[in-house]
Amino acid sequence: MDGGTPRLSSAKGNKVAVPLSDAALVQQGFFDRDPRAVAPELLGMLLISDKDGVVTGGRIVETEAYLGSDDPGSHAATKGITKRNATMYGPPGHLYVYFTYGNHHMLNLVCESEGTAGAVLIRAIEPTIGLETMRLRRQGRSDRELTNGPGKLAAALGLTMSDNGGGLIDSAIRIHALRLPAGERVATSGRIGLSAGHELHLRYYLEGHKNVSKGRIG
DNA sequence: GACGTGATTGTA
DNA sequence: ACAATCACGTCC
Repeated sequence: MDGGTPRLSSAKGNKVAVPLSDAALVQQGFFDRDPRAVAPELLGMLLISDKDGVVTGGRIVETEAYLGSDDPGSHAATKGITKRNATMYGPPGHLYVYFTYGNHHMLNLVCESEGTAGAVLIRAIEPTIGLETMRLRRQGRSDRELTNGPGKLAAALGLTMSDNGGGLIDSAIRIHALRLPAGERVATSGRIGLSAGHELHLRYYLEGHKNVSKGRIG
């Protein structure tokens, strides 16, 4: 493949705070399996958004796995393919972005092979890259509250429905395979905000991390 | 702690 | 037709 060097030289108005060139890009095959395996492994990895050369991002600190028909909390729970959830049944490694509560976009990464539903919801990142841009997109919020929730994160990264269905090559999102530093631990819990399926412990987060969301389990 | 937002989907 | 939903911001 064409290597792990992201297009950062074109970034306008953003200082890249973290050296990225050594971190390999995560490939599509990484996502071609159970989201319960993918979700915890994404923790600590670097998520980069490049919207027309404006680069933002940071390390992933909180994720949730969503399954197919066996998961009452998933958009793919009872039905088959609908207009909204079609991306969840598509090829792995693509972005599933949806709009909810009339206000917020959510970023998921599709898992499992094409034809099988599954995804990982990115719930929080540690905002480090393109801070100036993220502050503008999240005006009036403290740095700590820039990306500590799924709707907040999507807003800070500039994601909209036009990003739904994009692949890891042609979309705005790239993921770099960073290792979890010694001392950081993965914890699990029930997922947040669900009326069903909360008994499944499919939320994964870095224990004690400052940028983990404050939502309630249920 | 409760409410408005308001697209999509499931239920009536 | 109507209520619920993988939140967030604001007001009480």
